[in-house]
Amino acid sequence: MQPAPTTNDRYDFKTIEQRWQRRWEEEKTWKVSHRSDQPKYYVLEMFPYPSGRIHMGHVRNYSIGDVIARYKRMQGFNVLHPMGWDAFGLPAENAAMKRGIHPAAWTYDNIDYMRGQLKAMGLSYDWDRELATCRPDYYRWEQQLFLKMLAKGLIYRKETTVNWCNDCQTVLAREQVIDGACWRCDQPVLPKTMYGWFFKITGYAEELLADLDTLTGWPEKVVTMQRNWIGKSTGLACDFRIEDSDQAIAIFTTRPDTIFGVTFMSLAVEHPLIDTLVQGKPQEEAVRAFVRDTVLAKQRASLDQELDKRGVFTGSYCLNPFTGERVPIYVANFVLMEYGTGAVMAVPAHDQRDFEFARAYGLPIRVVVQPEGEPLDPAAMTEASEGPGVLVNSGPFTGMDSTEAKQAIIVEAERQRFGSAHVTYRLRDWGISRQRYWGAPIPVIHCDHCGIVPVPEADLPILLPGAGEPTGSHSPLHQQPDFIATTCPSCGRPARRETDTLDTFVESSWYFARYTSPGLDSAPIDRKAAAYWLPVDQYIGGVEHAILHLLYARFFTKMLRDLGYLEVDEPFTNLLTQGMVIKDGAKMSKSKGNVVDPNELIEQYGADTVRLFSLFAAPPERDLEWNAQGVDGAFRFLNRVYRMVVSQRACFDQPATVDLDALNAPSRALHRKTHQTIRRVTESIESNFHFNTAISGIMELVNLVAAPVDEPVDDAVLREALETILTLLFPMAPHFCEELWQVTGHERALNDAAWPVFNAEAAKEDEITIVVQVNGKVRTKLQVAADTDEHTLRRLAVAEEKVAKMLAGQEPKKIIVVPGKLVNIVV
RNA sequence: GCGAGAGUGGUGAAAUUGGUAGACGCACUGGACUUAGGAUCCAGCGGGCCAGCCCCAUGGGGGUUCGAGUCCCCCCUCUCGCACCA
Repeated sequence: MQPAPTTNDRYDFKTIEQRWQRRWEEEKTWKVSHRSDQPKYYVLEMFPYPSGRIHMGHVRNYSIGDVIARYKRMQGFNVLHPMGWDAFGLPAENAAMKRGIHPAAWTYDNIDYMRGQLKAMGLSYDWDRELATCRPDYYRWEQQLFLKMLAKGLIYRKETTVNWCNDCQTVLAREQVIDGACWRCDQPVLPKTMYGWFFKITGYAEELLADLDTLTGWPEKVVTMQRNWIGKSTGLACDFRIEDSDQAIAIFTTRPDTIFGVTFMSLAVEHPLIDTLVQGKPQEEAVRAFVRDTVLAKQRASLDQELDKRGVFTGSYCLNPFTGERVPIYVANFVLMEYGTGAVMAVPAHDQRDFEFARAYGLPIRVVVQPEGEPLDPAAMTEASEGPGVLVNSGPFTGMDSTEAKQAIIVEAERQRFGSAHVTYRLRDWGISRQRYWGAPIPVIHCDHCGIVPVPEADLPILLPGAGEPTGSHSPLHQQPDFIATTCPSCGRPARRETDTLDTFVESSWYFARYTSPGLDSAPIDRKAAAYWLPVDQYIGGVEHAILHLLYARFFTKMLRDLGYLEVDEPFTNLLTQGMVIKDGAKMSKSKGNVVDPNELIEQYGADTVRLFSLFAAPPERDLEWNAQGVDGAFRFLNRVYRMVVSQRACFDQPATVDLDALNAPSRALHRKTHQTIRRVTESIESNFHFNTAISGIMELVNLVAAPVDEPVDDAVLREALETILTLLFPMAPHFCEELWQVTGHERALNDAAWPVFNAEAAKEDEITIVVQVNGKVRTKLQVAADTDEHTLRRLAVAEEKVAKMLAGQEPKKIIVVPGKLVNIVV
């Protein structure tokens, strides 16, 4: 038994939290199996990168997930709630270089520390399913999946131009090039042509796009972002034959209706035909110089900066397939090689970029789509006319509506066999090669005789060399001769291992499936377990992963389905993108110096207070402004409940059977409020996880219990109210509630209790307030029985003194009665 | 430029989806109990004439309605994402 606290006492969170955490750990309270008759529920928070210590963003993310997990358990679900570590990546290598330790040592130390922090928060994970992507028992299965995908043609190797830092000897991601220089050593970044491995995500572009419509449990924002990222365009692919040559320039356009308005052709500086086109022409030197300068300028320019439209004539012409007209070919700095074909048919009258270019170089502007209203005069135009209209100067299509003409012109191009309907995506294949050490080695071998040979599955895993010993080398693999040297599995001759490692996004693309089969050592995924658990019912994480991670995970799910591992089309049924944690108006970050350390908070207030505050301060999808005094408030609330329960625990000697007929007024009011609170809290969680309003509902009930009363409240009613408070609050403040549950004499743990069900009859008000409005403005209020009929309400309202005064003897024009709510009298 | 979202007290936010605007909390003010209060309890707390359920008030302006924070139109501001995508 606890000593009765004096008013100065704070509840002893430290002892309480440690006691329950120890018990949960010993009893493996949240261990689950897919062999269950209960309905399943899979709740998952995006796993963390083991950077060193958890931050407030983690605290918020995992608090939200934990409340959902605990709530769903109490609702009778078999809940899968796992945790792991997204453990490969560059920070480990940087830290290793700086401190002279191995990336593996740094990573595992961080994992151990952070695991302790998560346990101190009392999060209800099935720790037996913990995984770390840098461990061979994870990445060996990723290597196996790689081989299966390679065999199925889902992975290929090609040569591309990458950003290369010579000092760091590695490829840089686009985000790591700052003003044309390496983010780490500030040396200029060079374009380098090299081979790399790619996932054929474009092969799934259409399905990835179409299935977005099924993701009704995702924020619209994220769906839209993915849709834009995939960027589907439909139009005409068409060839413009080069004059005096048997070659042609392939173009793609979404505006075939403007093809009669083409007055020049623009090529990207990287276009492969440029060499042929300028060879021996007087313009050759000028074009080559322009290409050189533009390539450099593009690199130097920051990514969000639009360059002035510039270009140069190649001296060559191509022919418009519809008119046979000669079209001068230019090389232009604004044409992207990565999109479409790298060649653009230029229609300056109806495309703003072409318009600017034409004006700069004195090229003709020909109107072929006349919008409604004033006829367009090319000489007077100040910008391109990009809207719809009626075709003019367009041969047989003249007079046609531009929308219809799009289709008609495609049909004609197909008939004459120089073009066809075509779909283009903005999405590009996913480059997964990294020239770094701390990642999963790509399991292939290069043989001079056999070419690229997959590593036989029996030889997996291809271990990361040196990761086992603390002093092992962590140079990039291409600098490790012992790793490279091998023999060809096919012909047995000396061969070289692939030295690229996989992009870390590959690991996070399937971890949610691996959680269903922890420790399985015969396959990456147990099909039965995956079929039971997947899809993830509720996924929770930051919106910063809206595109990359969430798109890759969707892509992987579809590949794994096609390989026979999974039975689902989509990995995450519902997605909650939680807002950032803000302090002093900015995201918490070391560089801004506004970080709040969760450890210190837990030390000072306990985990339950920290959880409660982060759930109470804002709804989960919104940014949360950190407020130290708000934390105090949450702590104060828990202390208040603690004192309340302990001081009134005598009521727990009574059974909680409420005899409605015997209740006095305050008892009836509390009984009613109790059931109203159950309803409100349940609905708040159920509809949109708005824990902030759920908690305020509980606070109201607590306030009512504490409110002074004329007559003593019935013990059974009091007990019901206190038990309800503890049960509803349990998912948010689990140690606290579990402790008080035990203190008040319960034998079974609150963790095993069922979520309370509200009694509609008990929640019903028997007397309600009716608002009386005159012309829509509140003038007075009526206290009436809840079941007062409309006629009576009308009579009572008109009889009110105040209303009578405003009526001044006139008949009301109209009286609107909303039963249970208000009466509005229109004068 | 395109797309998405958001503007409510001093402050974080509520508002059963068209029905009492500001629940709940923080801050603040006054009081009680105290050697003390940064503990606890009680009371107050959008603005105004503070006289009252009187008037004004949900970024601004119109509209629909008996009634609008909520629905429609126009405008302003902020945040996020994409961005020369042919």
